[in-house]
Amino acid sequence: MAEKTISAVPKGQKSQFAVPYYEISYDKFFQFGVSVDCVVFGYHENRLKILLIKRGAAPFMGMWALPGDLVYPNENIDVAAQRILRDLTGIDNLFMEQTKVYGQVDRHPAGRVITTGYYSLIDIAKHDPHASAWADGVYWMDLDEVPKLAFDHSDILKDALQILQQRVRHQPVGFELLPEKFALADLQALYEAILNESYDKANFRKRILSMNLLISLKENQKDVPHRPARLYKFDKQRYDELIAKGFSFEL
Amino acid sequence: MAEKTISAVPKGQKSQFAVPYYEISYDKFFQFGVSVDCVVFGYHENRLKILLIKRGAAPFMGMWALPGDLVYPNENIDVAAQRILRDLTGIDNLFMEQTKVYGQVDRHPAGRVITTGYYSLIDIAKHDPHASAWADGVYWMDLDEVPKLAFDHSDILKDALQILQQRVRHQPVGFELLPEKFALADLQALYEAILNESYDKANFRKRILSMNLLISLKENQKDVPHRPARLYKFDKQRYDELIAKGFSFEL
DNA sequence: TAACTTTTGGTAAAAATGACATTAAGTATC
DNA sequence: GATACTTAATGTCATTTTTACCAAAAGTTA
Repeated sequence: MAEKTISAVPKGQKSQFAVPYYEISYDKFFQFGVSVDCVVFGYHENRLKILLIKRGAAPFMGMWALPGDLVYPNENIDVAAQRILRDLTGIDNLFMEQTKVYGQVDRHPAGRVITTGYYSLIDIAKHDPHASAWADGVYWMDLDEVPKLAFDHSDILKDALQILQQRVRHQPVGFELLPEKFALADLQALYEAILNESYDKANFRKRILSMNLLISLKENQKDVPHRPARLYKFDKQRYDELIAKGFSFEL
Repeated sequence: MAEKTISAVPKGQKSQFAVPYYEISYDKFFQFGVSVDCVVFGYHENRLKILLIKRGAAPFMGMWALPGDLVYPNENIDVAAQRILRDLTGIDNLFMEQTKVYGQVDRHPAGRVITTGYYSLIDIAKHDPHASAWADGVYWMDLDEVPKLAFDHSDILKDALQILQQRVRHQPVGFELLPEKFALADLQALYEAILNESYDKANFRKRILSMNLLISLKENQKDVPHRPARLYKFDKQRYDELIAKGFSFEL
């Protein structure tokens, strides 16, 4: 396989990369808008929730939508995602991960806007979106009550949920949705809510504990009308150690 | 949680979405370039390969890079990915899947370019990139001989490989890399190349066959200096049926 | 025909899973 | 303070799945 030419596009067509970069025609190709849409999952009382805003301006005025915004020309997109979530919840450095890119030509009526979905998990009790600058017009909605959303946000949500369900099986991301101290039954209820399946209590307990990822606290549940359960917290340090040794989390 | 306002950005900052869309300031936000970079995996003689081009123009002239191109303003990005791969291999409708978006401000010296990685799997014997318009300057390179690539392409490749390794465990994508008819040992060698692990031959065989996803042909290997193995082909239809019933492929 | 190589089918021990029973430890009621 | 009640926590056992390994079978080569 000998080298012949270095054209990066079919013959006869002009390449954007094959010309010196200062000759690139900005006007033709550099007219995209880029945005980020956040799928923020929360969990409260055995129910999986999602953070939505209600649109007050065209397009899609009055419809529910995912919180999102255009990315600034000098802003990294990961940073933009963090910014949006910070404005929404008042909290920095939240766990966020890309889901997919949505690049249909006609997905935004205002022009060509490429958007990237990000999903995030937060403990509702800990982070009240009302306390932030975005407070107004922001709601936690039960996942199975979500109506058709603006733009292609219904697709973005659907994909994000699927990715969450996959991740939660293979990475201990679920712990982000719980308070720092939790009972095993809480953890189980969380998994059941996300995956909607149900597990045998004793077996679930054994499986989780056998991974040695939880630290048993010397503290019990309070204010329950029955025997209180032991509280645990997630051992992040230990998890990182195990990962380094080739361990892989599974369900 | 009562509705109060509908502002989508922090107070005092102007929202892009909260104003009528015809007022959006195109000049400020709509100046991104969008591109697609393809990570095309191939497989030949027990080695995992990747399709690279050699850049012949600035920036990064002379360096190896992933095949990619800017997306046209009126082109869906999935379509752009297919276009690039078609120009490269002469083949339409190849299996392609997004990996991640790369949105660092300074990732492209020519301006703000957001790129999306796509990965793809092809049977090298079947699709010779030399037969296409891109023929020149396109090479299959052994995965462990890949040098540092132009732009952030080394990162894109690294991420794509990781995603491939994950997918191959949970979806029968690996078959895309093999000829239509193959022996079980070939399949095993492919998995071992992708995941770099090794499996017990007899057990691998049992596991794969127990899924009932392979059709045993009445045909054997040819031109091998020992007992020829039975050839199989992948039963796509059966796979779709099983998936519909909730089956999930695993390793 | 014999030696050789790889395929193919099989077996048995070990480990993981799943269903279910039992005991323990707290709260609530009288 | 005794008893009932509820859920936590532990334990057992049959079943299935995984893993390691052996041996026969079927072709090729000499």
